[in-house]
Amino acid sequence: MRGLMKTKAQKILKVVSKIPEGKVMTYGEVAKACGLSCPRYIGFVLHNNPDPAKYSCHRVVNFQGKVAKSYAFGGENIQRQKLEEEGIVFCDNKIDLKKYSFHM
DNA sequence: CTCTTGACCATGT
DNA sequence: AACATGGCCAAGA
Repeated sequence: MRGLMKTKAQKILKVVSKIPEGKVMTYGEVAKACGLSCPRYIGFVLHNNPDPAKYSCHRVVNFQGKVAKSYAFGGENIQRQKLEEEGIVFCDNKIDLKKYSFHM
């Protein structure tokens, strides 16, 4: 039964990889986009991310507009730097979700 | 503002 | 093999 239905983890990764540059998505948005109801799972999947360079896990922020506390692929400072290079401006260690929020 | 609940899977015991 | 618990969180009470 698993053959026709990709795992939820794959779905999450797919959604995350579709976030355009200069935009971010919150964990809750990603979860709902995948039909999930467990935002915690997003973090779990991204932490088990097979290829962070492929999936834009750094474009996923928490609902406060801040980057994750524990960015496992180099440190949260790296995540922030990547976002800034995509044109996202940080203000007081936060980003303007109104400006950068992306939803499907 | 704090505490609890929610729902999913990988990992550890 | 089975059970318990944690994890880049969010929303509700």
